[in-house]
Amino acid sequence: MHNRRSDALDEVFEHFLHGSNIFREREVLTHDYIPEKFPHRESEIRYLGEIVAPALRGSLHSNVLIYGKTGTGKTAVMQFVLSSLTHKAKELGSPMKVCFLNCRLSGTEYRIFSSLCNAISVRVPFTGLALAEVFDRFREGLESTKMALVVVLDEVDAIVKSRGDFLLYELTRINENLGQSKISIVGISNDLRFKEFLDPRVLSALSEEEVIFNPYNADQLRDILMDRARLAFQEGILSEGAVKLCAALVAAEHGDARRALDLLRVAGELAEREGAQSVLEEHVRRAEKRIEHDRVGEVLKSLPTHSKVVLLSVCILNRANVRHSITGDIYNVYCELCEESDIAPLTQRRVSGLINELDVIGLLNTRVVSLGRYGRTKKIHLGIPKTFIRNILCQDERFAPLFEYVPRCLTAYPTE
DNA sequence: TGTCCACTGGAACGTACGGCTT
DNA sequence: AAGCCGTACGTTCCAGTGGACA
Repeated sequence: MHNRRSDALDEVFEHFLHGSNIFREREVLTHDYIPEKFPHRESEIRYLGEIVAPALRGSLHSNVLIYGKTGTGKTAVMQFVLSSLTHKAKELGSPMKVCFLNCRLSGTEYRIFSSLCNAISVRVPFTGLALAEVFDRFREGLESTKMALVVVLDEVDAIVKSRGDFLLYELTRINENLGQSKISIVGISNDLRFKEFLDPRVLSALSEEEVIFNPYNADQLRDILMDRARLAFQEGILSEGAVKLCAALVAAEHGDARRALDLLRVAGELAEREGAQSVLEEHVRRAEKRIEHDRVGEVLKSLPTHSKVVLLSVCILNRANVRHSITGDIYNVYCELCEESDIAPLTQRRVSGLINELDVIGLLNTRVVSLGRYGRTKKIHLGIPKTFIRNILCQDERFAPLFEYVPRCLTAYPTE
C-alpha cells in the first residue's frame, strides 16, 4: 500500500520536475496577469489615456465612470493605463499619485478611506475612528502633499448598493475644500443600472466622462485567447478547435474573457495531468464541468452553519418527495435539526433572510406564491443536486448523521 | 365581496467584538 | 478605564399582500 502510493506520487513529482510539456508559462492565464496588448480595446485605452493625461501636469482630469460586465477588461485596461501614467509621471517628475482600490474587497467605507489614507502615507487605525474623522485626516493629509491624486474605485457599485453614496458624495465634493491638491475619480462598475442608486448631484459630478466596455464576441475572444495561448503554452500543443470551443462557450454566456482564460488554463491542466500530447476540445468540455463543480463546492464549504442547516432541511424535504418546500416547513425541519445537533435555532425571520441569501448565490431557487386561504409564502427547491450537497456537507461530522434524520413534522406532511 | 392565512420584507433596535481616543 | 466607533449578526415588530374560500 505504502509502496504503491509513493510510486504514484513519485511519478507525479518526476513529471513536475521534468517541466511541463504543455505549459510554457501558466501565469499568463491567471487573473492578475496584465498583458502588454489588449486586442479589441485599443480605442478604450486611447480614450482613457486622453482623459487622465492632465494628471501628468498635476492638474485635475475629468471624473470617469467605466461600465461593463465582468471579464470585459475594464480593470486590466485601467491598470494598464495607470501604470503607463505613473511611469510617465516619474519620468517627468509630475506631482501626482494613483490609488487603486477594489470597493468590494475593501468592504466598508471605513476601509476604503483608510486605504486612501495609506496611499498618501497618513496612518490611521484599522478601526475605532469615526468615519468623518478618517475622512478629515485624509483631506488634511492630501492637502499637505500638494499633488494630484487619481483615485480608482473598482467595483464601485458594490459599495454604493450596500452603503449608499456617502463615500462618493464626499469624494466628489472634496476639491471644493482643497487648495494645493486635487483629486480625480475613476469609478469602475459591473452593473449598468448602478446610476439609479446615485444622488443626481453625485452622478453628474462623477460621470463627466463615461466609457462603456461591451462584452467580447466569439471572434474577439478567440483573438485574446490566441494571444495569451502563444505565451502560455508550448508550441503546437493547443488545438485550434479547443480555442474555438472556449471562445464559443464563453461568448454564448456573457463574453467574459476571464472565464475564457480560466477554461483554457484548466483544460491545459487536465491535459497535463493525464500526460496528453495536446489540449483538445474534450479537455475544454471537461474543464467547464470542473470549474463549475469547484466553484459551487467552495461556496458550499464556506457557508455559515445556519445556512448549511437550512440547506440540509431542504434536502431532507426533497428526499421525502416534497419537490417545492415552503418556508414554514423548512423552518420546522430546521428547528428539529438544530435541536438534534444542539444548535440554538434562529428566528423564522432570520431563516427567511438566509433562504434569500441562498437564492441569490444560486444554491436554492425560490418563488413567492400565494396559496389563497393557506397564506402567502415562498416555494423553494434546490438549485444544485442533492448528492453534491451531501458529499460536501458530510465532510463536517456534525452534519453527516443529520442526512439520515427523519423529522417528526414530516410524518404529518401531505405528500404532493 | 370580504375575510383571513402564512407568510414577506422593511425598519428599528440589541448585543458582542476589536480597537481607537481621551 | 471609560467612552466611542464601525461592523457583523441577530431579534422584534408590524404593515402589506395574493388569492382560495365562505
